[in-house]
Amino acid sequence: MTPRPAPAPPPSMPPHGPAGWSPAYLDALNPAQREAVESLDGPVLVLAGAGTGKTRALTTRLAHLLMTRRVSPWNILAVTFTNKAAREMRERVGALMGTDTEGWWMGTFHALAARILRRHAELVGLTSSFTILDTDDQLRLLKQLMEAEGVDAKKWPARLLLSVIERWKDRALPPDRLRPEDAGEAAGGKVLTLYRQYQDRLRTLNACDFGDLLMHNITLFQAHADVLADYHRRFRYILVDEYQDTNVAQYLWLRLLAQGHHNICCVGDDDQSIYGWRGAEVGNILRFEQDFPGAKVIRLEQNYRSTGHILGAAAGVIAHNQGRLGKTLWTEAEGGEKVRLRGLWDADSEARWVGDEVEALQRKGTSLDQMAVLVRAGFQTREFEERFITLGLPYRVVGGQRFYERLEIRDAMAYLRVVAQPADDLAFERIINTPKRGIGPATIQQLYQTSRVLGVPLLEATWRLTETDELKPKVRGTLRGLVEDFARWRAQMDTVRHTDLVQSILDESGYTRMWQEDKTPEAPGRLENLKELVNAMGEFENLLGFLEHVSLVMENAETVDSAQVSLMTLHGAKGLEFDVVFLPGWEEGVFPSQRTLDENGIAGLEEERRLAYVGITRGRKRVYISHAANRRIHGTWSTSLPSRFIGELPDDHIAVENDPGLTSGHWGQGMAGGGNDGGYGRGGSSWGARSDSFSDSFNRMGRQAPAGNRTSRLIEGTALDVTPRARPDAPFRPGARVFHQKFGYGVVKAVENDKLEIYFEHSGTKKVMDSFVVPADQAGK
DNA sequence: AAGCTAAGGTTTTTT
DNA sequence: ACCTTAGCTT
Repeated sequence: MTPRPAPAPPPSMPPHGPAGWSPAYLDALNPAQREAVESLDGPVLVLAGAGTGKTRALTTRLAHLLMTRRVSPWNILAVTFTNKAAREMRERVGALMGTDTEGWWMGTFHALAARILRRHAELVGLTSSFTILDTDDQLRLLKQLMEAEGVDAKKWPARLLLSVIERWKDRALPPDRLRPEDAGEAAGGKVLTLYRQYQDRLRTLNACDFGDLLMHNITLFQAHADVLADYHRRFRYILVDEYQDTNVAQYLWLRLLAQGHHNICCVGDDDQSIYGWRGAEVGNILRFEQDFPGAKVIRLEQNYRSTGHILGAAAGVIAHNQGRLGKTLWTEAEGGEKVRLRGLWDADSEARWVGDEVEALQRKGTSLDQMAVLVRAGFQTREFEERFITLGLPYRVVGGQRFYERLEIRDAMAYLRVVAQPADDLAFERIINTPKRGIGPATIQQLYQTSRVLGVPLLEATWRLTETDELKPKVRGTLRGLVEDFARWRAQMDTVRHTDLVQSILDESGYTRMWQEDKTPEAPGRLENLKELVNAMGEFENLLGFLEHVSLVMENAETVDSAQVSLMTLHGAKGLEFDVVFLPGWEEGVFPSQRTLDENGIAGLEEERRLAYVGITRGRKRVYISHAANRRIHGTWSTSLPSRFIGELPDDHIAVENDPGLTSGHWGQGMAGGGNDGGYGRGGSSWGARSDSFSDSFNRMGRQAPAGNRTSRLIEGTALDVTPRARPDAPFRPGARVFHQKFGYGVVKAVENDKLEIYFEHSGTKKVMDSFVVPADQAGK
């Protein structure tokens, strides 16, 4: 381990005033943070544990660079992973400096790589107006190629093959850097061929996927020393956030750029590397000192977030990982509440317990938005949602679908893409029959055929075909109309304001009408989103700039509601903090995830453990960990043992409180060699203290799934199933406030015989049978 | 071409 | 249990 360095002396030339005086922004830092801010020259790795003021150090360092070295903002490259992090850095640096940060080289890897690539697109066979594809486009393209190659999509799902290709891109390996034996067995040995064709196709489409943005940058820098030299001159200082999450391509990109001045400062925490499955390499941060000779390593270890017990619990778990750089977090806030650990009968009672604790804490004055439930996988939020609805607790599910991933946004974007770049076949194919125009697969095949024969893009092929009589008159007329529409819209690009243009495209294409006539409950929301899209566009100079923004940056509109409990995945919680954190579902198979264990063995297990570490360290004051003995997974009941991570929690920092009659048992059949052997499960239960396995103990309680279900109902006295009631005596009227067992409270919007259209507070507008709801004042009966 | 029913496959996802 | 997709029917 690198010894902890002594605090750096103050800079020999303070920015302002006499020697000895240091600016207020430096005085506010602890010694390690200050060193991270002031070690400006050469490679620096800042190992920033959870809650140690990482962002503060990073932004202050950036400000300090500008204050002391008089480098201009244009000489600094500041890289983050998320738009959120980039925005935060912008805001904080802007506030420190009191200037606008417009145009500075601050952003995500992908946004910065795209910005660079647009300036030199020709050098990698693209033009500067290249399109950035979304996952949907990628899959559609790959499926087409698979079909042409005769690859069975059932045996080799396109998703899987795409991820093989993406992992290659993550390592900056274009097809010509791979050899047949690298491809393995997938798709009958044809993956490499598919990859090559995929890349060829992207080039003719003048398109990039996310991985290409980095990979093209790298090939560009490697093949054009003059271009790279230009960026060397430009970027005299490089700052990188979340370095533990970089993949090989991102590492190579940084290394190429840092060759100029070697002033690269990476901030990260090896214990929080949780994106290995996406190609992130913990090795990057572990190897930093070898990769960047003469690197200085600075550890931020004073935690300002959590209590001693929370840190102790987290440290106990993460200590079981091998190959860490090692940090010892400490806090001045010793003590506090112990981490509460609870075993429950099933997932329903787990959700009830969490709900009860949330209500209790709320009564004691903790705001709901200071509470979060963090789960391993998205589907686990459901039980909690249902419970919170029943309790009437406001909650929000964080994460989920991004704005530009929504169906209607992708459709609208496809129209815009075709207008902006008529060679974008994927976009054109997407909307050629949306709204329905009577263009089916057969016609589309014919268009592609023509496109191949003539060697022109799909849109042009369509135009050519409508000039012949090879199409049925009806289809021919429809397509001619569409081609003319696109020609007109494109012509208007220079004359009509882009916001007006979008509006006419959506209206004239019939796309708006399609949703207006749609009767499903989602339709109004989709129209809202389209409005939002047009609105957002007003912020941009032109169509092109806007397209880039949507595919790279745009996020969901913030809902500025009253306080809500947050429900999210552990991955989604990284970088966030809450007073109270609930960590349910700590069961073998669920967390750690069986699939990760199967696929990635010990490395997978260690990543899961880091996820546990991330989860625990999100909590400021209280952390609750729980596991359920029975859970329905994919519809079938299954039984699980407590997670091995539970056995790794140090006794001193946890308080065990299992359900009456339920012991967590002692599953330790030589597993994990945890530090608290026998510690967990000695919760005083009369059974199962020592040699009993967890399953033994509840076997004796009578385990059959239906019985379990019954038992929990008997215990709680409530049925959660949604059951129809007798038809109400009086019909519901619009405006009536009602309660639905699954959707919660809502207001009747329209009545159609026995069907009601109801706006639910949490689930939006839905149509339900009146027998499923009761007047709100009768809820709970 | 479009709508319906049956079958299959299910993590995590900052870009 | 749920949602997506493929194949079949109209």
